[in-house]
Amino acid sequence: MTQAAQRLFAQYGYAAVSMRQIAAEVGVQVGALYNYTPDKQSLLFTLMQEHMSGLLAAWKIHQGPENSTALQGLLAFVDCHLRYHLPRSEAVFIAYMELRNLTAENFDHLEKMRKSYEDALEAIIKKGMQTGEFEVADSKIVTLAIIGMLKEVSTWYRPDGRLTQEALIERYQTMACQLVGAGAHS
Amino acid sequence: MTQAAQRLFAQYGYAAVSMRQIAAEVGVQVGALYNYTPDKQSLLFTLMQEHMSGLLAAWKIHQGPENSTALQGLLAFVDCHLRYHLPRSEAVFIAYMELRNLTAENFDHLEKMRKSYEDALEAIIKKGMQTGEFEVADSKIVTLAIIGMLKEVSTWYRPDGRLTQEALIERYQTMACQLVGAGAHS
DNA sequence: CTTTTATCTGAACGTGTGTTCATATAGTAT
DNA sequence: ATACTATATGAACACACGTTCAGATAAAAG
Repeated sequence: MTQAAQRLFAQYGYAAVSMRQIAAEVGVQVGALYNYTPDKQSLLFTLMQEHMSGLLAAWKIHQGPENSTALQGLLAFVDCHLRYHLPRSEAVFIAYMELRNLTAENFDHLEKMRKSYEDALEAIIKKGMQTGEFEVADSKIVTLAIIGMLKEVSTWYRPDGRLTQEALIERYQTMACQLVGAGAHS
Repeated sequence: MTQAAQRLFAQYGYAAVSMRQIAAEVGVQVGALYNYTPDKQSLLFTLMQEHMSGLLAAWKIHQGPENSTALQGLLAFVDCHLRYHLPRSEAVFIAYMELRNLTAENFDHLEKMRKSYEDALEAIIKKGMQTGEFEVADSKIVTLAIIGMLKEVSTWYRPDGRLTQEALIERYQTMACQLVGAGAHS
């Protein structure tokens, strides 16, 4: 059911998808859904919450040791972000589009997770500024610019596109380095 | 009415807003709305179409003479984009979020406009590659990265924030230059 | 085979949807 | 004052919504 909901929410939007549509996608009558979810809102929140948890977990694994350089951290962040997002276009779409359809508490919960992800990148930038690896005027702005640049990828990337995932990651790593004023990384 | 619809669509999303809500915002009964729009869909399309027309028109004015340098073009593009988008947060929000709620024809129409805006930036990048002003591996990717970086601004910018609009534009111009491998512009 | 447990159906609840339209009201021109 | 035009109302239309629940059905346990 979760998968059916994800597919439909991603395609038509939470508000435009009915419980009956989800039931039809699963191949069941609408009443049966309520054996698995208390309501429609929980369906959305679970999807978004699990997506964000997975992202934070992926970063925890990829971020490497405490004592690595800021440049290594930045490269790892770009790599981790793209590897996690690219194969999850539906969840990504929902994560960006459906925030306003969450109840207030659910929204707050996810907003905190999003913030902590953003903070992870900003911490890397600040570290690079201190060590002199990076030359950055405003850590906040550069953080947001990199996040924006990375988010955009999910709106056009297709697995069968011109570039392989590896080539794409390498190009975005290069651009991230340029934004922080670090030399090319290879 | 258009303003009321814009406000509500931006806040709650097209699918979640009813014609009765719009009527209430205007201070009128729902039937009266149909003296001004044939249906709800047209209301959305008009908003999005006018926003995009305005953006393309703004660029036509700001883009300057044909014989200016690629660097000047890039700086003008960033400047124009931010000046147009920052004071229009509601329309921007709708433009990014409600594409899937358009009918097929309406979607195609707007998609073409969006593409032509993207092409305007890519043309600048390519020109800079030819003249040697820019050092770019992949014009397409850099174009999308800059667009993504600029789009992100609209998700967090507040007029009463830490940075003035002018300071913000200057920072984004700098970052755009870094992404194309051009020296700082000032 | 019988009982218990889990799952699904089909119908219903009250409410809300976009849209239409006959009727009423207000403004303008003759 | 009269005719005409434009706009607003309020009720109605047929349909879709999220959710509930008594009863049917299937699966597992005794």
